Amino acid sequence: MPEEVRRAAGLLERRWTVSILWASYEGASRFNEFRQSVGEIPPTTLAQRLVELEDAGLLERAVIDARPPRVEYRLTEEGLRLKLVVDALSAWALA
Amino acid sequence: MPEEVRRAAGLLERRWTVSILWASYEGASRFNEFRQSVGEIPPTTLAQRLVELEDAGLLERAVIDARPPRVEYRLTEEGLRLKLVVDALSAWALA
DNA sequence: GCTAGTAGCTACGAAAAGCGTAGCGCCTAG
DNA sequence: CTAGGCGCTACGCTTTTCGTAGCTACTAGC
Repeated sequence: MPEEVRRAAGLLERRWTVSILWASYEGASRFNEFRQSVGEIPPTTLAQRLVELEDAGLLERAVIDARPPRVEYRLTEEGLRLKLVVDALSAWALA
Repeated sequence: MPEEVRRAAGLLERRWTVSILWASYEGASRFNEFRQSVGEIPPTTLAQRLVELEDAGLLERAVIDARPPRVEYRLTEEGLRLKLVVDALSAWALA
């Protein structure tokens, strides 16, 4: 198994990651939107995952200087491309 | 997110699962084949995952009455269909 | 001003998951 | 009868995840 694939798998192999991606594909972009959309995820874990996904280049954290200021996590190209995987999983699960 | 998808994600969201599936797509079917093919996985974890994948209906455990007797974990239909997901992940990782 | 409320987290201790090493029971080949 | 492979399990430790609490910064309403 190629190293890159192992790294990619390592991302998914942590609890809630798939749900967080799903939420973002559904339009979630703010911390509390994720919380609500994902369900029972503890905020500690959500915070951790968001950092990981950002580090992996799937999400971008942006502090928006409005009032009140807010934080948005936006999908990158790469993050969007990963939707194919989530879709494949979803198709499998529903078949 | 539909309940079925959450359950499917729950399977992947455990360490080594993707690698184990990968190994089985490559032809691994015996305990020590998986160990070797996957790499540094501890036997405790491998044993656990194999039970989980069997419970989930992706693998079938068969004790083969030969001499010496051996144990094989064979992909089911469902397990094979999941290859599409692993392939999608792999394509993503390599792009 | 002065609460009350929302957003986006972090702190803390406990539970669960994963790990590393050792070794057992069963078998066969030499 | 010893040596070695197979398919695990036992044990104790580390890392991850969890649940609850609460903090800081800001604003809307009185």
